[in-house]
Amino acid sequence: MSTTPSSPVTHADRFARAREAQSVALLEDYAELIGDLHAEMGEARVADIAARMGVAQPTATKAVARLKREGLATSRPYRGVFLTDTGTALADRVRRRHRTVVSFLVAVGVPEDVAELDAEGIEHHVSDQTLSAFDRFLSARTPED
Amino acid sequence: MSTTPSSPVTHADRFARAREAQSVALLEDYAELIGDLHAEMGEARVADIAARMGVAQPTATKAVARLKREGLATSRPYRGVFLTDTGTALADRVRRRHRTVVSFLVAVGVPEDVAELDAEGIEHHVSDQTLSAFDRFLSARTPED
DNA sequence: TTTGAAACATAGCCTTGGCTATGTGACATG
DNA sequence: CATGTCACATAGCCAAGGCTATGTTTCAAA
Repeated sequence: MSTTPSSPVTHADRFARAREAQSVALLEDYAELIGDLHAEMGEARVADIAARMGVAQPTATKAVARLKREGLATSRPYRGVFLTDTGTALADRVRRRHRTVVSFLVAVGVPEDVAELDAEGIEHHVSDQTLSAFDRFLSARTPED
Repeated sequence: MSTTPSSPVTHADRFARAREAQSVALLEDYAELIGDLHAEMGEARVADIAARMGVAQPTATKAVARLKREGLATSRPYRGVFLTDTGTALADRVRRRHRTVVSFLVAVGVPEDVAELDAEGIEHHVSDQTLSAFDRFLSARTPED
């Protein structure tokens, strides 16, 4: 055990936080993907979402339903899926975070393909404070760019 | 195994891997905790497991059942829970990885309490290769220990 | 030795995120 | 303008990981 006596954060708190992070992880991934698809092809169809996520089409439909419920997306049947302003903001934030995490991992010596793989899971658990530390590390190592 | 030279790892592959990592994450956490409890108090009772994980007692019971199913633990009703050799090996590996991740985060400037929080989620997505990179980074920065 | 509280098991329910199978809407094309 | 195909929706199933409520065991103390 490494818990300091003054620490108000218990073991259980940490697990609760990790559970919480996990519950929004998928929303984040789907939101980011929809943003990507719009950027790449001008629209996000359920079939494309499913293909990119590597899931069956009804799974993607269900995810879109949840995005709509959470106010992150809208969609009309047989038209595409669209991010709301909130959804777009989320997608942008997630995309930036993803890039930072990958760059950071590469910067500390992780092979690029592995960095890309690991980042997919890691990014959802990186707090703002940790992300800032990553950014600081990167700009310290590469002042230009 | 991906053999295609042009596109070895697809977007979907990454999600699949993250999903897989997530599915074993809880097993890892419970195994590590049971190991900790044995080290600290000589036994691991379901009630203690539940308290530490911040879940209700039946949830812990169910998790123990899954650990048993996976060959990671054994238990006799109203006695304690015991890790098998496989379970012990897993717990040790997870504990080492957790410590490395926390130390690494601290080393790159993340406040210790935040590092502890984030590591709980991050560690399950850190591959062996990334862990090696973290270790290398740490020993390069702190030759003594 | 009885008994009551604490520890554990069991039953039953919920949500999430997968899946398959199948129904239905949209649209190009013959 | 009929129709086949593709995109999407819907229904229904599963496992995991949560929960509450309610039996059972165990064990110590009266």
